[in-house]
Amino acid sequence: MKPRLLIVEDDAALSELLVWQFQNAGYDVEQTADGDEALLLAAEHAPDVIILDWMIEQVPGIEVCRRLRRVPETAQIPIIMLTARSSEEDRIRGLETGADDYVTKPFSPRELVARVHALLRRSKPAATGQVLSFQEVQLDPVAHRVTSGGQPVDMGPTEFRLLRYFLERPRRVLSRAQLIDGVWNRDAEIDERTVDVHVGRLRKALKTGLAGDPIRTIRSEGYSLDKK
Amino acid sequence: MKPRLLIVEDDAALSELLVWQFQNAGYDVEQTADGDEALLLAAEHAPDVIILDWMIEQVPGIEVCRRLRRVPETAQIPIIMLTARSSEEDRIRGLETGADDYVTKPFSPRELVARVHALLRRSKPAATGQVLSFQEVQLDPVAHRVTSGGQPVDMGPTEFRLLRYFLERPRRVLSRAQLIDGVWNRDAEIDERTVDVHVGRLRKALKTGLAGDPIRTIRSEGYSLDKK
DNA sequence: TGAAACTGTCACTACTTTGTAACATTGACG
DNA sequence: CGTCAATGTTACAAAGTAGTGACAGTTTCA
Repeated sequence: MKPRLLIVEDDAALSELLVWQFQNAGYDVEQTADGDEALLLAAEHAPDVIILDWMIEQVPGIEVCRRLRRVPETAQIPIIMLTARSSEEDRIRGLETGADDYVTKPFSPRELVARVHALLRRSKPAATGQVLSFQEVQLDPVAHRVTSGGQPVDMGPTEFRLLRYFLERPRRVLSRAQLIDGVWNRDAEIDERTVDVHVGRLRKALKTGLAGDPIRTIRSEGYSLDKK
Repeated sequence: MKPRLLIVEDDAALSELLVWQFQNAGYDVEQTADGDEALLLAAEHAPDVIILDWMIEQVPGIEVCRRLRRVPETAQIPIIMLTARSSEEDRIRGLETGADDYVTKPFSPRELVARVHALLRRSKPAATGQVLSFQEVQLDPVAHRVTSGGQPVDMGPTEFRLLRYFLERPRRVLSRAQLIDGVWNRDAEIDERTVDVHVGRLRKALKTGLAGDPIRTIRSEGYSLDKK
């Protein structure tokens, strides 16, 4: 899923440039020139990063920053302040108010993209890899969560391990013996047919999220995570 | 507890200035001019932030950065790169290599302090006296106060530490062993089931404030601060 | 010093998960 | 089409896991 970005900037030319840059860099971008609207958009769309001009119409950017920090829903969202001012005082005030970074105009749009990326890497590790996925199915080992087509999915511990094992080896036929070896404890003495039951349970669990069944049965061989 | 800082800089005058500045700002500062020693110190003392000069003797800073990122113990430590170079290319390369911020010489020491502070606020909020929050739950480490949905909440010391530990690592599965390690004294010999009891007490305490229980039980794994 | 609060275990209960067997369905092949 | 092995599905007893109240020992604080 694309990371979401909110740009709050009232210089139309600059704003357009930034929107274009970030869309090219693979972001889902929203944009406004108005401080109050920014607060609404931030609360509603839950962006992953906010780029905020210090001087926008009506409300000063720093005030927007302060208000964002005060509301629990938006308090954690990283903010990059953008400004023509370059006095040390301003920079420090911006950073102490809750901005995560502070970039002085004129700046390189590519550097800004790199800074956003660096912030994102820290605040949203999931967005920088880690999550295993195959088609509509996603598994986050850190949060121990599975979604299928965006829908959260519930399953037992064994089905979770089984799915992770599949996701780590997509498009490969895995024999029942291999699955027992990888999913159960080393020395577990498990009947091969038991695998069938757990695959069935996993299928049933994943079905709650969407239509397609991502597990293919290969007759007399085993199973494989694969599209039909 | 003071936040720990590691400064890697081979310009003696600058280094001394920085050490002085940060000690005054309440940091526990370590310093080295050597890249290899930096790696050792980072692994050993687990600083909360590293300030790294791009050009130090022998090893280029960017290589140090890369190596820090490769080792699990140091991979998560925020890094600020310091440099005389100012070409856009260099800056972007620095940021993409894993630096969290990139400051060009000459810079204002006070701004650097502010930037370190901003980084710390994100990576180790409790160290800056920041109010930790997740959803409706807020914890003020300075005032030693917890509110849930605005309502003040009462709990024992262990539950407080437990909640703080959760709040510093939201949305992550924490095993009972991890929780014992982080919440109790290092060498405490605590039965794993005791964690359950304290989680239960924490839940009960938080319930007085609002409806939703922010702690998710992950069967056979542990617990996680997370929405259901 | 005494009451109140806190801590770590235990025992018990309620609930979930697990592996197997039994039965139903499917598909390849002659 | 009929057969049979392989797979899908369901039911169930046994085992495992987490929530909780009680409790004794300890600490805290007035």
